[in-house]
Amino acid sequence: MRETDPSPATGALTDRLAEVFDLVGPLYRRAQRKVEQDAPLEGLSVGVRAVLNMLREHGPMTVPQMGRAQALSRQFVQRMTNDAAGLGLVEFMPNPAHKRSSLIRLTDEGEQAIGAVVERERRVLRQIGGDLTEAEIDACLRVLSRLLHLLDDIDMD
Amino acid sequence: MRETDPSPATGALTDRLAEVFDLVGPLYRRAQRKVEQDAPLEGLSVGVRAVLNMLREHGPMTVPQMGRAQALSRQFVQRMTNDAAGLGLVEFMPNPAHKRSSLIRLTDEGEQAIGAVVERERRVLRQIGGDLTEAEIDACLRVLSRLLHLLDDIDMD
DNA sequence: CCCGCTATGACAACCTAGGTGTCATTATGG
DNA sequence: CCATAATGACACCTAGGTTGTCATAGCGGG
Repeated sequence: MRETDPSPATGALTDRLAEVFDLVGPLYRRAQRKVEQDAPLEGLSVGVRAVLNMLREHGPMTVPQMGRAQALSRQFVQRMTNDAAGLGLVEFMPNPAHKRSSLIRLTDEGEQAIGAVVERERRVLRQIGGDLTEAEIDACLRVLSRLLHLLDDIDMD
Repeated sequence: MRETDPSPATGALTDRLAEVFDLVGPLYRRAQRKVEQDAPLEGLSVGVRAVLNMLREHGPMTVPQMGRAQALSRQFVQRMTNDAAGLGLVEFMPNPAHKRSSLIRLTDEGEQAIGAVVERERRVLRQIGGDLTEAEIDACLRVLSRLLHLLDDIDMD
């Protein structure tokens, strides 16, 4: 029944992984609320913030690329991008690779806006950073991206 | 400018923590979608699933307790609880501590329903458990609950 | 013992994140 | 050169989740 079970401890591991998911929910909600608390000062919705943040750390991207990167629908990202453009935070630049799908780039205002938001968030994060080791955070990142890719693959059943 | 900086490496750590949050978003969304895919078979909404899951691993609780535990509003949890009661998955039992606020307990059907859901999810999780060590998952849990508590405290500004 | 405070439950209104479905357009590659 | 796939735009919808309000009932202090 468990022919793919690589180790006897797998059951326990599975339990811990479930715990991880139990934490992700509340964490996501509180983080979102925190972002909402902060970002409105700049007039940014959570979605717009996400777009700006992606552009900030990845450089110019197309809308479909961003959707795939964040597991969001193309249309949703499009809307957020348009909102951001309406606010003058991003601009469209011609894409050498695809003539139809332009690259989205942060404007100077956008850079400044997302920079301010991220800086405020970093200031909050800094309060706890001290207690955690880099190794722990590293492990955490590995586990989370593992889970993420897993959920990517099992789209079909 | 950084007078509260405990260590020179804090900046790097903060960056990694930010990465954690960047993963939490997509992860939460995909997990939710996966749950939606599975749970509808049992007729459970995400909220009801959350309530059942809490009762499953924590035992009987009151509605306000559950709200606090999951960082959800009292009223929302109440609705989900009532839904669950309507489905016969939970029942109300008198609370010795508070006459007004009854304890919510899983019924046999509820136990079975959430058990089935959790089992299906475990089966999915088991696919990746092998690659991750217990120490990594442990570290991940520590980091996440750390972050969670941080966000708890900074409710006020 | 009573009175005010607070916690609870119920209900309603609302918000917004995010998805889906569709259509027109335009590349782009075979 | 044409078929197919990818993009953008728009409309509509779902549902997760909050907030606000009200009535009620415990409870704790005077």
